[in-house]
Amino acid sequence: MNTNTSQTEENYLKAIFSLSATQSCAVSTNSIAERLNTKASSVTDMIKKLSDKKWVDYVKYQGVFLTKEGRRIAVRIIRKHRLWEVFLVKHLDFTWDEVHEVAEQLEHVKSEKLIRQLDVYLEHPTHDPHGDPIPDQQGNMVYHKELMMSALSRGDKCTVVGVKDSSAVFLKYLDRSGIQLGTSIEVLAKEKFDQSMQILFRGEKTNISHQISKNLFVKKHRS
Amino acid sequence: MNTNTSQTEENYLKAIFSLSATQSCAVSTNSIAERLNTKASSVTDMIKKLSDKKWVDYVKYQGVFLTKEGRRIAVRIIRKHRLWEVFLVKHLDFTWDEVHEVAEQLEHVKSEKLIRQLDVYLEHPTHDPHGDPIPDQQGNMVYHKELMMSALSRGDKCTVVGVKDSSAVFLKYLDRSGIQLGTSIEVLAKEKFDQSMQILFRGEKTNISHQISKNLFVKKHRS
DNA sequence: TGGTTTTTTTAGAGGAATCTAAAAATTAGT
DNA sequence: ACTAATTTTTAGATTCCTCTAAAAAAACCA
Repeated sequence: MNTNTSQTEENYLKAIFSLSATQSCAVSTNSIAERLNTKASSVTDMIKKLSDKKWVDYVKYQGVFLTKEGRRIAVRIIRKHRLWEVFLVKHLDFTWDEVHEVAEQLEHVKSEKLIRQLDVYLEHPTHDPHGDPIPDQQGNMVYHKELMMSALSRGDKCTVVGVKDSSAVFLKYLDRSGIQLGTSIEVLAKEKFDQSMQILFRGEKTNISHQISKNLFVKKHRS
Repeated sequence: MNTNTSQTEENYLKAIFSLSATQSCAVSTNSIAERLNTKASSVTDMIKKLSDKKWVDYVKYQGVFLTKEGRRIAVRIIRKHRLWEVFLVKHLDFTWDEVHEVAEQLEHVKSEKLIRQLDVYLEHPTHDPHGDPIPDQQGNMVYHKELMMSALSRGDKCTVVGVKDSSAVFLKYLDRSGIQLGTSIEVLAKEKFDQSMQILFRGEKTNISHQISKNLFVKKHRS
């Protein structure tokens, strides 16, 4: 399997992968362009190239799907990205809002041994600092982002297991509120009008807006 | 100081830096081309670009010098390269003949915090796995590669502090012989004919050719 | 259904880095 | 010092990725 990929190709495959994960249908040219901050015409060109290399299935005007091989490459990049994120937080004192930009660069470093050993060194982490699953060497990953905090009702207790929005603004907001992965939260009340929640965690009562609760993945405690 | 450097520019500056260290005169187009496995015409093009950016002083047909700023950039890249090498050997179980290729990629990752924290994490190492000095944040470095093993005489004792040739073939040869950085060696005899040496280390006697001894930097024990 | 809007593709061009082949400048040899 | 060899530069082309503007296809809608 001779997979000699340029950084640009890798970024396109990664974008197509994550877009197809949320859409489950063909990925449109425009959505890729938007994701990668580029123009639709550039995307069309690159798609043709990826199609020639058999990494995507492409029908003109119909959007693209990843092929098995294309998905394999994308997942490998995501694995690298997330392992590096773990490294940065665990050992280099990065915060979860700082890691993305650097991991975007590190993910393109090519060395089988590097990533294998990094995985060993980090003791085979299963999730990155945002709660996203890290694919193993076979590409398998365990999603534990299933339940949105906004779906909980009064009296429910949960643990934060991930964030949907991992933008720096949101993550910094969470830092200021004291909410991290692993934080246990109880829903004290839910406001019908704006769906904001009164919550209790680490002994403190706070209010969070719907905007916040619908971006937090939680695991509900069995009651 | 807006230093937005492409990977290619960084590689050219690094090459010019190390060539000028050994030559102490203007660096020729051909020598750069040879170092970077590229053609002289490509070098001329790039030199013009570097000259426009004030990173080298260039006079047609006369070769180039690094400017102060050019040297600053080059040293920063070398710092990154060598810190990564230390990381790979110390934590990811790489051998000294494997690190170069990967560090060549890692050195181009752009993040001030990354390199600052890596340095802290590795506890401010002063030399890389080949005994080359790691520049500090100000660009200062301590060479302890001064004496060639080949310059020693019968009866001299020394410690290996560096390698001149850091090609994989040579490093693997040293591994097989059991010679590492820090190894203490005594010169038992020196053959006039081919300048090979009979040496003693860790209780074992061996012979090494001139080719070997002239690629080992040592620190002589005061007698 | 037919026209309008949106999406996608094509056409053509540009920047970065590279190459080959040929011309110009420098260096070396006698 | 003059020719020959070497080094360096120029000229022109190529690959990769990008862009703008315009054309084509698809989707929307009254």
